[in-house]
Amino acid sequence: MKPVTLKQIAETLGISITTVSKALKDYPDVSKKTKRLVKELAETLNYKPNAFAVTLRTKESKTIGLIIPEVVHHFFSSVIKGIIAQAEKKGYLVIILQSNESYELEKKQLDLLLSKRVDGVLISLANGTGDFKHLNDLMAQDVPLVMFDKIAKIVNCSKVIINDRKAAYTATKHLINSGCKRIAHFRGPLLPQNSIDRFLGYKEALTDNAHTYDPSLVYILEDMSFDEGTYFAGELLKDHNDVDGIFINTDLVAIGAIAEFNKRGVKVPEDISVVGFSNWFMSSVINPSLTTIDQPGYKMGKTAFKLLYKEIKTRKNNQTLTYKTVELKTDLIVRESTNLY
Amino acid sequence: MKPVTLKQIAETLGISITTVSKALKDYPDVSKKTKRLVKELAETLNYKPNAFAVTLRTKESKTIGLIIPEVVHHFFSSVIKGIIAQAEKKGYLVIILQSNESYELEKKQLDLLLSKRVDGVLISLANGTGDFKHLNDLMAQDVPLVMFDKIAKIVNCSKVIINDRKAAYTATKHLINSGCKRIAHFRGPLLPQNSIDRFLGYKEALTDNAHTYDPSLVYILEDMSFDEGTYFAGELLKDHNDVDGIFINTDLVAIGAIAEFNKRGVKVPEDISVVGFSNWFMSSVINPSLTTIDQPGYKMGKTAFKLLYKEIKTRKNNQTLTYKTVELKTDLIVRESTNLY
DNA sequence: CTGAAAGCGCTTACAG
DNA sequence: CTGAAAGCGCTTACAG
Repeated sequence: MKPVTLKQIAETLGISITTVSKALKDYPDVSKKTKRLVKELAETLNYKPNAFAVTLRTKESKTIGLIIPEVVHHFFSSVIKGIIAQAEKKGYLVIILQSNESYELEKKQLDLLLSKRVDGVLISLANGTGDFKHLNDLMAQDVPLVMFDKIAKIVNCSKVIINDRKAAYTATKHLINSGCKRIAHFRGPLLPQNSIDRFLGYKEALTDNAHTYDPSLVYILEDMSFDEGTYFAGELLKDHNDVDGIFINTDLVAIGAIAEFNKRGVKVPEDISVVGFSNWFMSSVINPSLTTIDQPGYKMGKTAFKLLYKEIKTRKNNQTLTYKTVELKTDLIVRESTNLY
Repeated sequence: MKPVTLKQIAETLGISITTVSKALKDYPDVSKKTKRLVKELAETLNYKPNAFAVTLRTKESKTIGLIIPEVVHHFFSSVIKGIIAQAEKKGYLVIILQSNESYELEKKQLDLLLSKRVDGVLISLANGTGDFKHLNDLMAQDVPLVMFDKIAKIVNCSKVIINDRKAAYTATKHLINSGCKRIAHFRGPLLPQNSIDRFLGYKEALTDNAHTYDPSLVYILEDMSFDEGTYFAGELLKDHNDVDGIFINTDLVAIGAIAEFNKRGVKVPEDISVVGFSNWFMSSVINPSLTTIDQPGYKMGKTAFKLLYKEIKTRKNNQTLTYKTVELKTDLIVRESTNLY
């Protein structure tokens, strides 16, 4: 059974396609009777306008694209949920692509979205992304773009972020306040802005508080996995057995590190205090539970869509556009993996 | 800057739109020289075919819809990842909708996808779904449909499932083999097939192995959350302090229950053994780690898309279609929350 | 090897 | 109040 078209309704009723179209959209210049007839038949036949034909005419696809590094990830899946929820409210559909932290894939996917003529794009950058031509190209094509979480400062568009530097500062300061004397840091890869900022916050907290910054206490991780957490926890114990505190770039890694400490009989927080980042649900149920920075994923998703929506509307009305950067609040969640004196 | 069209390329080159279109698609009846010219210009102008115009002509949107109860969920996000990965391989894009376990939303979203003329739909049913007219309507419109995980037996379409009953049987049997004498069950809501099947597997394992089935040991949960896990663990201790084993419908709830047992000084597995279901990553890192049934989410996603893809192709070629049900293997993962004698 | 023409299913400015 | 016509950007059967 083929989908019903306006033409079929028009022929059945013996009126023109134009009138059917107008009746369905409640144009004021169609008689009540005709409207009723048309609507009834449309209902019976279960008529759904062909979105592609509509888009071709109106240039609005009512669809946005979302590119995200990884779907199976507490923080990102929360963001997705926020985006979908908000988009649906406004009648928008969301196409999701996963870049797997690869710059090449990210570029290809942006092209795909472009050819799908999405009304806008939401993106959180891959770790591998160090060049931003693909993003600037998109904007040159007049496609609204909003970046969130993993952003590029240099790209001129709207953004939703947290203050990674400040949050990392707070996390590290908390370790200092807990009495830690030698504080290590597991940082993320070199490219992403957020791993840079978290590192800077860590460093700043140390020097602001009469701690010496020791580069050998900073470990650079690649894929931020549980396994990297266990591995580098081992390395840390081998290299620096005087370390009594550690700030870790993301919860999953911190959970790996704690598992390794537990296994080796290194007590958390007595021997070493641990602070993570992101507040994955998991972090509240492990043993000891993890002190961390809460990062509002769901809210970030909602906010990102709202910004995008506003841009879409602004462009449609030919109003002048100003890019906005929204900074969301983070919270330090103190749990068992650190203890204040 | 507006997107480039075939017309612009044709005019610039002084040739017809037809020839441009054919050149771009490597039709054999276009001269090499023309092809080169066209392709070069298309490249320079960053030409992307307008997917909506293409779809309107070819009736293929190269997009599928996915309706899933909850995105922030280890198992479902793994499924999503599998679907997206496989779809991308075949040049398909995925629109994701979240039903939030609501029948009403699910119905509305199916309509949305229908009007978007997706080439097919992948769905895992909401807990609230007890009526299947919306699914049958979809199929009557000749839109390929594949259900996965949370399916309706009565709907005649392709499916990807696990054998919930058998897996639950295995889980319960494992408790029996571990020496448990009184085994409780936290089950899911009444409607979903998988919570029914897991319950039946539990029951069958008991009666097959000289255990009496006691309905008062079965607790019916609503939203399968961590909090429900802690709550019902408390209820269980209050109602039946002789219970020494429990099979829980899903890991998240089991983790809640274990947290509550830990808090009250009830030892797992010494006082009570716990088996979960799904093998969330979290289950391997909590204390004690959770014995559970591994459910292959990523693979389920891939398989579901493959089935859908095959159906799309089959219909396109007007071949006869046979629905298939693929059953994926599950594994019992034995960890610390149970111990064999 | 090239191109004119029809048509996919809509929307909307315009005429009557 | 109704409808003929143009056009969105493609694809493809057909003619030359």
